[in-house]
Amino acid sequence: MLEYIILGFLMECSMSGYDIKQSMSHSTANFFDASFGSIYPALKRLEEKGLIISKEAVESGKYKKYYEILEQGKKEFFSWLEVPVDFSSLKQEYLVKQFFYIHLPEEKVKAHLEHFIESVKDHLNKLIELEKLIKEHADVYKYSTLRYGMDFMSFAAGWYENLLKEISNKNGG
Amino acid sequence: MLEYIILGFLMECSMSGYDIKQSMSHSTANFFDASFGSIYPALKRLEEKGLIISKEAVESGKYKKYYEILEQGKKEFFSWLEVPVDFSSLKQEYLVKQFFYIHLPEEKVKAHLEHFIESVKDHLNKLIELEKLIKEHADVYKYSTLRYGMDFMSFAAGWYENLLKEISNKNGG
DNA sequence: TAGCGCATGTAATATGTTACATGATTTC
DNA sequence: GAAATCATGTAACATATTACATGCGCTA
Repeated sequence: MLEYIILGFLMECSMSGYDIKQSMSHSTANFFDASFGSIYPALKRLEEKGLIISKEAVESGKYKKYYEILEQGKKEFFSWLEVPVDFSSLKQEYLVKQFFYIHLPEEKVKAHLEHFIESVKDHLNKLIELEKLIKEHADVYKYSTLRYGMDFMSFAAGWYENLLKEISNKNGG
Repeated sequence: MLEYIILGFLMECSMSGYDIKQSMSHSTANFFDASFGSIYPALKRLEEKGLIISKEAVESGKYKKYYEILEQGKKEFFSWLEVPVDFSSLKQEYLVKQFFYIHLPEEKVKAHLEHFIESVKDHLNKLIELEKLIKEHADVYKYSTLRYGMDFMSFAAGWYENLLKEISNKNGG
């Protein structure tokens, strides 16, 4: 996922590895963060694949290596962004894509969000099924983690339904 | 974290690697899951460290390898469980520990939850600070991921405050 | 007898972090 | 001139997944 996030950042402007790390700290750190030890090798790989290109520069005495996204890189980025995501509490890829939705036409964003909401509801239904099975033999705390899961799914479904409404109202009626 | 979860499962009864995987699917899969490819090597490591011991058996023709937790394993488990966790949206260790809180005295659980709620509120405050910085130059979608973060933190704080109340009322007044 | 579910395990691969190494400039 | 910040990069390590290999018993 890191490589796509880097491509996403470079979609907006050319940046150095250091800049990307800074940007992450001020924007995606809440749901996705990476260390220099993964960012620099990722940039190297992306350049080897011909998705980005580097330009070395010296700015106020400091050596900096700026990366620019190439056409092939943009293509790669879109083919990733375009695919709707399912809910997953482990990898929060849905938030990562949401972060870059400005690059997707509004109709596609709406379709993505609708798909995602359905996926959250599916997840909720699975937890409801699970509850029936374990309700009796789970202790208070084990049961509480399940309740948390269900309450969180309800929260998320509601939150994204609201986001969908906001987007629709913005241009619609 | 996987090794502690395995110890946690073995705290309740002796199990095989296959059983552990099954149990996870029916309980922790919502916030933590592992594959056979990580469970079996983890069991091997735990036995090498002297934290668990295996017993081979043949049940209805099927070869099974049961693992039992040793005193040293219980010690390790408690020294992990005992440490209060901070909020992290990436690794949901808080839910993993919550799952095993039955092994902790109620007073410690309450202290843990209070610590956790504070940590969630700290996180929320950081996001509020961040909002001031980026509010103007972030697009709708980028801004929405931040709002999601804030709304989620509020939800989580409320949810855990409620859990704390429930626990207090159960035995208290 | 073919296929599926049970059951264990390894090897290749992916992905990331932490610590280290280097060296410049800015700030106190 | 010491310390912090800027800036890049590598090596060792941690942790996990996926795919594969093996073999038993049950069922159609």
